[in-house]
Amino acid sequence: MDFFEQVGKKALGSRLRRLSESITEEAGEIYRLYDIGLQPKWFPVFYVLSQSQEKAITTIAEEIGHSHPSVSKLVTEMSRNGLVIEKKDRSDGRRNVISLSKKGREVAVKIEPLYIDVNNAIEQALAQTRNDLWKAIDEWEFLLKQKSLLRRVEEQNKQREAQYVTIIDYTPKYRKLFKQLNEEWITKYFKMEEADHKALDHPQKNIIDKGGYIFIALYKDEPLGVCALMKMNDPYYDFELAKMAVSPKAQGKNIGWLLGQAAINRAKTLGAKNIYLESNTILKPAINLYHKLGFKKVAGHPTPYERSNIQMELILQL
Amino acid sequence: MDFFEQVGKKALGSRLRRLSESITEEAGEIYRLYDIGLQPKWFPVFYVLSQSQEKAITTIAEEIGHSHPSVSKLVTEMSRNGLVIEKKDRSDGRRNVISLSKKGREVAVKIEPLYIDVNNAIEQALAQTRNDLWKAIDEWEFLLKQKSLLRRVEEQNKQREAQYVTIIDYTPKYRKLFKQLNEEWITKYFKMEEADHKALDHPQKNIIDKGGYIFIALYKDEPLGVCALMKMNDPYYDFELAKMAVSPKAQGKNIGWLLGQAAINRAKTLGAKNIYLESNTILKPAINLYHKLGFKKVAGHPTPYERSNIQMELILQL
DNA sequence: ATTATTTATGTAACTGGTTACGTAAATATA
DNA sequence: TATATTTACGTAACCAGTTACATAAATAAT
Repeated sequence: MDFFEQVGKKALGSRLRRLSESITEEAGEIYRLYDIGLQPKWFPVFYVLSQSQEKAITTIAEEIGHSHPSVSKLVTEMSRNGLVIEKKDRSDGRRNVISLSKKGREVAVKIEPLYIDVNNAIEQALAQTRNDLWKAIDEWEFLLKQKSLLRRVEEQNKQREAQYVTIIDYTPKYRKLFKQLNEEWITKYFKMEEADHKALDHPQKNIIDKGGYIFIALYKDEPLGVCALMKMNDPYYDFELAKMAVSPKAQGKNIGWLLGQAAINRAKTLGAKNIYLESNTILKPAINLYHKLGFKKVAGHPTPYERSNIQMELILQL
Repeated sequence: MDFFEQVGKKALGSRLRRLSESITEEAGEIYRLYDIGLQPKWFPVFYVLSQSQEKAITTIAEEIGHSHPSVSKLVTEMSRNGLVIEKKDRSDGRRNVISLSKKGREVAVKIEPLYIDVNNAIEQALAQTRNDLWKAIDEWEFLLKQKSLLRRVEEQNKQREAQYVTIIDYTPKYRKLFKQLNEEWITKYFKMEEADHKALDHPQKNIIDKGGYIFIALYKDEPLGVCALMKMNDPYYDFELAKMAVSPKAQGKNIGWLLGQAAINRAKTLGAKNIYLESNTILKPAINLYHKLGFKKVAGHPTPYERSNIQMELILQL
């Protein structure tokens, strides 16, 4: 059986390459058929030069989408074959300005029928297909410009991983985990502070009993992430989102986002108006996550934490 | 403006390559994202091995469509990285039998989610397009298997060139040309015979006046091909197709075919039943042409020509 | 049984591109 | 005006494949 049929669409890249190779290989024979003294690899450079008076190396490279050393080499070869002329730019001594030689211009005339025939051959073949390859490429280039394949795959990944994640409410058996996961990242970047000990050593008393909540993220039944929604004694903020921690081995599985969502949903359910949080700008992924959750930066709130250098809020009801 | 838009469809090959390159480049990042110790270039080899117990180098090469040295190199690298095990075949000392190592099999398990995500990402992107790239490739590979791009281009070429060719009837001003073009090929492969001189020196008397015809092919108004339809004194054959000659500089422009067609049409118009011809098997393109015109080999006719070692006929009416 | 051919594989050299790096000219900045 | 930065381009080294060639084992032919 054909390899690509077996592998499936994940081999799209290789399959495209195989097709493009078989086509470019034939291109070589076609050039030979028309007896044009032109190597297929020269074609892009040759073509842009035939459409213009003269062009510098980098300009050509940009237009045809090659690197400049590639064009540099091609031009040297073409120059040796008498197809192009190199000359230094008078007003800019760095630029090597290339133009077609007399012979090159003759080739440009001689190649015209080839252009016509190849174009027609491809058009006719395209007309016989139900899915237009040319337009399909158009569409793909557009899609990939909008959102890279990498990001598309990442999204698939997140979506799939999310199936394995369940967010549950705190029970005392997670007390040690709650402390451990938080201590891990706090001591990595900062040091444990008084308020940390208070919340992490006695979550029941200092968070739950005061009207707050703690969420545990289970990844395939293993608890790997935690976060707290702490009741605030503030006329404006109902809750503070805090003590968010995800095990390093579960990073990139979107667990932070799911924990955040769970906390926000709980706050909404309880009719909360605003959520507050504090963080530090060196924790870039965290700040990023808060942004994605909808938090906006605010300034000028007193904080018991030394490490806090940024405050954010999420407005639930106007 | 985008190079490919300007160049048009004749750059289909390069355009495919550009797309495949951008996709395979992203593939590398995707592998990194999933933290699988696998280089993208190893993938095809890895994949076929993961689908089977063990395979020899050439078998793998055939399946994935690479050359065997390529597979040989890839396997060496993968072996150094502990992904595969090489072992000599007991019953055939030449074969190097490859199988996944323990680590390789672990990777095969670890890579599963990547397969799923990439497949889904591509499927979803495909679903957003009007022209299905995957199916379009299918169709193109089918089309190219049926008839290569080269042949398609050749056909376009012939079709276009045919516009420039006109077939006209002999007038005395072509007498020299008629002889010259024929003498050229006859003396190149054989020697001039008595019957040649008769027909070529006095075509009016020996061909036309006897009820035969001579056709001249003009390529862009320049006479570059000739052929004769000679009346035969035979109860079965009405005419003999003979003295077909095309200038070497006009070869490959389908002129022979157009001359032959003109002669056959004339014979048909005149209600002829059968056309006869003689040739030599070393003139392969000629024999080929006669076949394409519909002539079939026949045996056992007397001939005045020494060089004739094959006789053919075209039956016009049963 | 010997010899010729075919097959499986590895090595070397080539191909058409790339990235990395260095240099000189042009331009921006202090 | 001196210095730093940017730009244009060439050279070198690399990359993932290829073709060309050599060798040894297996198979076919004599």
